[in-house]
Amino acid sequence: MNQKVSDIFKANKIKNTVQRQRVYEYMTSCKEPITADTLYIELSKDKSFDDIINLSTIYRILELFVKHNLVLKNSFGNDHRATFEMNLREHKHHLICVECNKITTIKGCPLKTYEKDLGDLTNFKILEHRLEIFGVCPKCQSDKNSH
Amino acid sequence: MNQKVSDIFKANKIKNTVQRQRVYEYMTSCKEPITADTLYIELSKDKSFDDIINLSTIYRILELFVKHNLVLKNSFGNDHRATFEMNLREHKHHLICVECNKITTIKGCPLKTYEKDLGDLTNFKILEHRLEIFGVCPKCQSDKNSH
DNA sequence: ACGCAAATGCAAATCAGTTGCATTTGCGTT
DNA sequence: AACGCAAATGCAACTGATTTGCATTTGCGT
Repeated sequence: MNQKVSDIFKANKIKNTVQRQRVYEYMTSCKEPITADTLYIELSKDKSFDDIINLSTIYRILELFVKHNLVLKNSFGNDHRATFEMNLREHKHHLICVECNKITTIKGCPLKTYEKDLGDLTNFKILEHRLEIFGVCPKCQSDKNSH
Repeated sequence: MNQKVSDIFKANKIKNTVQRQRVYEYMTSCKEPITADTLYIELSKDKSFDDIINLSTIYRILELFVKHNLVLKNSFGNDHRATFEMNLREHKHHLICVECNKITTIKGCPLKTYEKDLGDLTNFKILEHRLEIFGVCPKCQSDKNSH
């Protein structure tokens, strides 16, 4: 059992279970957002545990982590499935390849001053924004050219 | 039969049917994005036609229009349902009130130069982006203060 | 007006996600 | 270290949105 993870659970009043440990640890190792069923498949591959975590348990754990702000939930582009990623508490955006659906995380943001101007203009209290940029990744560009 | 609409269909090689006319005309009258089943309900209310368009037909028509770029498909915030709106072929963004879910369309865009820089940096061929800004609209702000 | 490909209606299937309920597990208490 | 019970899990059945197969109907070129 990873001591650090159980401490995080304790701090959030989240009961410590094997399943939650496994989901948390796998999520931490992910560099990009992941869907619930991909997570299910990946965790099922791990032979160091005898049993497979039930998919509905994975959904329940992910929603719990989202509720505690440990994890962020999104959905991108054409893919209507939700994706999840650890909440690193940094402002970022996603660059999504329209061919292969690969998601690349972009740090930094060009919108700080724009939000202020927009708030002044519309009298909305601006809270946050979501920016997704769509394009074709280098790999898919070269795959296309070779046909 | 609206002559203008059938001309648009002809120009797009879309076979002219009563159902497609009705969907097209209703969509044109919408100021904000609409879901397939709201569209279904609204069209069903119209007593000037004897029959109700089947929901799966509505989905098929919407997808057809999306394929022809007459209509744009989105989905916002937590709502997992797809929304559709006429493609007015102008670049815009949406400002969504987190209290009442009202969607306000914003013309103009602060991201033109950013996209170029990002393409240079990542070697992606940047195609488009989606920016949604979340906040509290003036009405919901004053509703809150009066409690 | 005819014929046929394409569009529609309908019902059944699918896909992602959720829920009810019986069983199991973690954890505070003794 | 064992007990008890609320909370978590597994499983199967359900839901809501969307899609699909197929029989019937409709639009449009000839």
